[in-house]
Amino acid sequence: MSVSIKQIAKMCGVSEGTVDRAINNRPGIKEETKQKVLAVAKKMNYQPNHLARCLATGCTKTIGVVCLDICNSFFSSLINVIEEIAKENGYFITLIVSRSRIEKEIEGINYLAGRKVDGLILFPAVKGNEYENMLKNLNIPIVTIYNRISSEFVHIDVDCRKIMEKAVEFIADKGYDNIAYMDVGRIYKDSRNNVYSFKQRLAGYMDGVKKIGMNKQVFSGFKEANILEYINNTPGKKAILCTYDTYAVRILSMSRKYNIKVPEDIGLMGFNNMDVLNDIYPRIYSVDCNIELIGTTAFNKLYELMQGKNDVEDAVIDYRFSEGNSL
Amino acid sequence: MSVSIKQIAKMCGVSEGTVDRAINNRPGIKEETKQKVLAVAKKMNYQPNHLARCLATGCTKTIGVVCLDICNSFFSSLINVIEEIAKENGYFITLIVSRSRIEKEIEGINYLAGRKVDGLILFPAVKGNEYENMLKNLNIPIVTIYNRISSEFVHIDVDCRKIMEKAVEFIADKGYDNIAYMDVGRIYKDSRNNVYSFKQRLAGYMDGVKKIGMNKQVFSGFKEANILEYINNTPGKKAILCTYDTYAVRILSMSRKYNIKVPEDIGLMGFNNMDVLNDIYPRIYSVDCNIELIGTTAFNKLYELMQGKNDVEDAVIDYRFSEGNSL
DNA sequence: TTGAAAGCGCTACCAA
DNA sequence: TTGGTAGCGCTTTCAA
Repeated sequence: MSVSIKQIAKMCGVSEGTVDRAINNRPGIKEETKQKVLAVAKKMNYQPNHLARCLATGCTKTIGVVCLDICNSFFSSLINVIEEIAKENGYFITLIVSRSRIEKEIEGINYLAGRKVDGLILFPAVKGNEYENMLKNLNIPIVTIYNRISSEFVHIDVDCRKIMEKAVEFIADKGYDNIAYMDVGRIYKDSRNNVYSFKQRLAGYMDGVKKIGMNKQVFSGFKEANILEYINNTPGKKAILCTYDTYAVRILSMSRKYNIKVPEDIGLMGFNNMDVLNDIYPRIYSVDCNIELIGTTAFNKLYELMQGKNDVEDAVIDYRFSEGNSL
Repeated sequence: MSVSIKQIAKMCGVSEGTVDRAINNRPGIKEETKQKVLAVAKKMNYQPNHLARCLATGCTKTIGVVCLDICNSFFSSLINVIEEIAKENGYFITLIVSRSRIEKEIEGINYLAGRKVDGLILFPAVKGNEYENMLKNLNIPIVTIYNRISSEFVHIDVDCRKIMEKAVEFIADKGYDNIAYMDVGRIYKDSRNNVYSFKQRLAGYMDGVKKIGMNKQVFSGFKEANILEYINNTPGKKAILCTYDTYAVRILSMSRKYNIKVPEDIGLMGFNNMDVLNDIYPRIYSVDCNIELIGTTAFNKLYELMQGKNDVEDAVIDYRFSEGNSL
């Protein structure tokens, strides 16, 4: 199919080494020879075979990213950031989407390891000893984002627990007497599922209501009936803090259907500050997790690991509450 | 770092060929030998090096996908579909996100070609002879989605032009006297930008208004002042057909700010039927492009090309208007 | 049933 | 400044 260095060498009447010198502009070649080789290479439309190069050099200059879900704009934005900074540093990204499925994640990691990526950025959906051992046996630098695996792996994220605690206080400060929490449903069932991030957020909510001495109320997933009941039968000013924005958007949408006013009848706050919130009225309060910084930090930490540093530490990224008019 | 076939061979006191036979369970090996080799391989945590394998076999079993933007849920859903069906057929995906930037797309394509992907699914942001020649020189099967390049490349998509024409009729049938169109801005400037899809949609709108003898009015991008002016100064029932959903969502959001009622004061219709529309009230009418079918068809067509078929034809995917209450 | 060796395309080193 | 060659890890073919 495509021409190789060997063929170019033959056509030019020089050795493979010389062609290599010309093409990768390495030193030790006469300008004249170089130009001749380059001309032939161009004419023959020579395209280097990276597989062979990587095999020879032992480094691929690509990092693998295993993501939970790219339909979630929080993750997809993060991937954009990672891709950008990786590119600036001469690295390509190979993206695997696990869709939170255990087998897909493991299969994906093995795929990337087999392709000899130089490093791995993981959004883990899995946990457990077996999994950890597998990762360690890979002998590839790894950084995790979002869900933490264990202290054995460098982890980058905001402090979800602290944030949710603060969020409760933030809402209470606006005069709310009652703050419910909307958590995800089902996902906790399989003990191999890594639900670190959600658990932290829930724990933060618990910390918050305890701290200010408020009653706690937790919904598992979005169910209209439960929410209506809460809104109708809870005295005082009430709000729902959601474990992620999509729930808040849904509640807002539902409120229109039932002619419930936001924030008058129910206050809302989400988490992640998804792009779409900018396009929805009223603007839902949320938590801006500084995606830019999470992404660049993750890459930089991974870069350190790839350089052989071994005292790389976790990073906790700053957040801010994004303003809205849903509280 | 990791063990190779050669090392396993040495440890077992057999040849590399034998280890290969055991590991890839090829015929012509005694069960006993096989088990012995397998045991050692397992103990040593042997992981095959795919780069080497691909180099030797000349096929990577991975297809490259170059996407415009993964923050757009239309694209990210499509990628999920493609990934799924590829997986079912034993192929992996390597995803490159061009973010609609010409250089990034070209660089990404070259990267994938260098990694010897077996096929390419492109969402082109580029057009032109130079680009086409580059693609042809790659000698890799290519299928395009969304923006078409030319008849030289198998193309899969809905018929945007026809759809928009029908959309105009659809809206008019609901009693609207005036239908404006919101197109994208700027993007048309650089002549290398591939804006096939948007152009088709706009042309479809033009076809539609002409067909039913209605005045045309086109907005280039979202500008509050223009929209307000249109809403306030246009007699009769009026609507805005948007080239994609996000504009419709923004107009809806803006309408709340100015206390404009949807659909009473202004009707809205989008394109693509993004997931988030399900979470927004009122439900915005849109066009469901059957992402599932676009994705699987694209892969299947590519698969045919990879099998060496050369009379593979374009596919036009069916659509449907998704119901809402914004008209 | 097994071993030996060539070859995939490139890099890197040593010798000329 | 150049050529020659070993080697990266695997597959594949031929001979034993």
